[in-house]
Amino acid sequence: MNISEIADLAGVSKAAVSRYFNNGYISEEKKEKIRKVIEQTGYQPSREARTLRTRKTNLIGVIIPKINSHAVSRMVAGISSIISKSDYQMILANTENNAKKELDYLKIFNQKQVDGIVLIATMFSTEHKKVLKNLTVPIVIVGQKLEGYQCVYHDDYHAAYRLTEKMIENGRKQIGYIGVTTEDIAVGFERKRGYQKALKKYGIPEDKSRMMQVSFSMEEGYIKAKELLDNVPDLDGLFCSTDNIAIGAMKAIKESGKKIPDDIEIGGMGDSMMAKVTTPSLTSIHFYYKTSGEEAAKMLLTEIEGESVIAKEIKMGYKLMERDSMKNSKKV
Amino acid sequence: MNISEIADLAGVSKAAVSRYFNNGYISEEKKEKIRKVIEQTGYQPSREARTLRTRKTNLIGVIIPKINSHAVSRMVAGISSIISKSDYQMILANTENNAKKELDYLKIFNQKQVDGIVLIATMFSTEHKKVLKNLTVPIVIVGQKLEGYQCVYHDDYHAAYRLTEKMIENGRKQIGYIGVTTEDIAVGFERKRGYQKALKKYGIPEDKSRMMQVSFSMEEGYIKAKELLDNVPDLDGLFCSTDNIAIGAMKAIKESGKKIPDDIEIGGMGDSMMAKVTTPSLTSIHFYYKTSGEEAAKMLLTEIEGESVIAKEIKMGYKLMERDSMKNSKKV
DNA sequence: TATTAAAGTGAAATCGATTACACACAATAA
DNA sequence: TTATTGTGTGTAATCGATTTCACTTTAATA
Repeated sequence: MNISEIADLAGVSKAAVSRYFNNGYISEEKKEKIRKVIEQTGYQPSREARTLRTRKTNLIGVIIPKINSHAVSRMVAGISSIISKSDYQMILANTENNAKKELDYLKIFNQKQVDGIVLIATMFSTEHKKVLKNLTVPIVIVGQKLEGYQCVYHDDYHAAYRLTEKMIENGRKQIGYIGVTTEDIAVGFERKRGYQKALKKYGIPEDKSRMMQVSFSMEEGYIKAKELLDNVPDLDGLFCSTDNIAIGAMKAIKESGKKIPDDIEIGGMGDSMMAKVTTPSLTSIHFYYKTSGEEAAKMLLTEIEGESVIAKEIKMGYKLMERDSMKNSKKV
Repeated sequence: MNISEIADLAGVSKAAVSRYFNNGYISEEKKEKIRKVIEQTGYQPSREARTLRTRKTNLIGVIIPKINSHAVSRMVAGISSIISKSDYQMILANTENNAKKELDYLKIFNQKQVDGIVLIATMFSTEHKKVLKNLTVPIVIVGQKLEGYQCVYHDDYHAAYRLTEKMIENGRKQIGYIGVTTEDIAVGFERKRGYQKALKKYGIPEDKSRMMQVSFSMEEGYIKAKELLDNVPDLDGLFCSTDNIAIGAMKAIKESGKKIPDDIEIGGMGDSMMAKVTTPSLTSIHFYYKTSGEEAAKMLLTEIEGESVIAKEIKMGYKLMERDSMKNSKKV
């Protein structure tokens, strides 16, 4: 079924059928004829032919580091919910945490394969910045802040500050830190900065010997927490950059015989499903992942449609979810 | 940059450039000239123009009910890992558990928008079967078995049987059941059938009053388990169709003062992240979700490439993950 | 009444690739 | 020698839409 057949059946020209779909000049009479034929045949114009002519693909490329992660899958859910309401479709590119693949996808998408890109980012190398600079396709970055680009990110700094402050308010002074590489600006650098700032604000000296760096895994959280417990006998609080790390650490604390939260308080970030079901339940920071996905998609669509872009950057809020791994908490 | 410019720069015809990309007859000499020009310009042929001519979109449509679910995100990870190795790209369509949307996407994709479809299925209405029958695009169904279609599914029946049997082996006789609607053949019907079969095999009478139906939520698992505990005082085992339900139920059991696993054993299915971190940890059935995604994608690509399809159906295995919510367990 | 603007129309060019076709040339077989 | 085969090449048609252009008809304005 192509436009010529429809035109013949309706007794009009191809141009008329095209105008029918694109709000061009066309009489009510012909409109009705065409409508009928389309109804009967179920005709849908070919996306490829249209794209070839108009240079519009009606495709949005979404680049993600990993699909089976709490944060990412929620962001994708948000993006998808907005895109599905528009007449765009979503191409998903999973880099599997491989920076080279990420760059490749950026380049491929940039060859007019898509009308816009949403990048759920983790780290920015100089190579990244070079590729981003050469981009001709609109892009929105989610999860990280990058100067000069439209982005939607989370207030990692203040969230980490608040989580640490809460422990301090509860009377804790010997608060350990387990986080990830500071190359990851949002999760590594900013959250660490928040932790450090809170200590400083309350006059607690920073102590490198109680700060650990791990990957994102529960296992490493467990191992490093064990080390920390051995090295720092008077530890009474533990800040963890992610829930995964925190849950690994909780296991280590429990095994050491110390009580949570009486002997040691612990907090995580991300508010994963798991935080609610551990014993004790884990106090954590809730980020609005789904909403940030939605906002990013909206931003991108606005830019693509050529309307004036209002927000250049969106910093999302956070919420401290008080649970049983810290004292004085209203349970959630 | 289009094929004509490349042809001009290389001093050959468009046909030669096209042949360069499609392994047509072409001399080494011209091949080299073209290679150089492409290297310099970074030229990539337009997917749309190619599709228009060849009718091949190099796109795979993946229809999913929900993105932020343990099972689905793992399947998508598997699908994506295979597709990214081929020269296809993946269009993701999220139905948000809306059957109408699912049908719409099937119809849209069927209009030659994609070369093949992977459907992560939940339920099949008669409308579904009608639409599937009219499909002209190859499809592989994941997560559910459907006669006459290529599918990759899990051995829900035997897995549920084994989980129930394990409780019986541990001496349990009053085993309750909390599951989901039997319209969901895999999760609802088959898992229930496995539970029932195990009881029957060991001569335990089935008792409707200790069987509950819920949605997929933790909250409902909690509520219905509470009811069950009130109605059946001698309950000593509880089969739950999903980990989510089981974790809700565990909360109810703990609140009732009964001990897990001494007073009541409980088992879930799906082996979610949460199962490992509850106290006690939850015995559950591990399904190879990522692998089934991979197998499905492989099957589909094989069919698209027109090679003879060997497997029409793949039934995946399962693994009982013994943890602390059941006795006699080797810990995992 | 003459002039201009707006609405409506179809033929044909165009987007960027693939491929059928006609043809040229060299090597091999009969 | 004459066929036959395999390689290599460019021209032109084609895929299915959009859009420019030239043109007609009708309505509004001077």
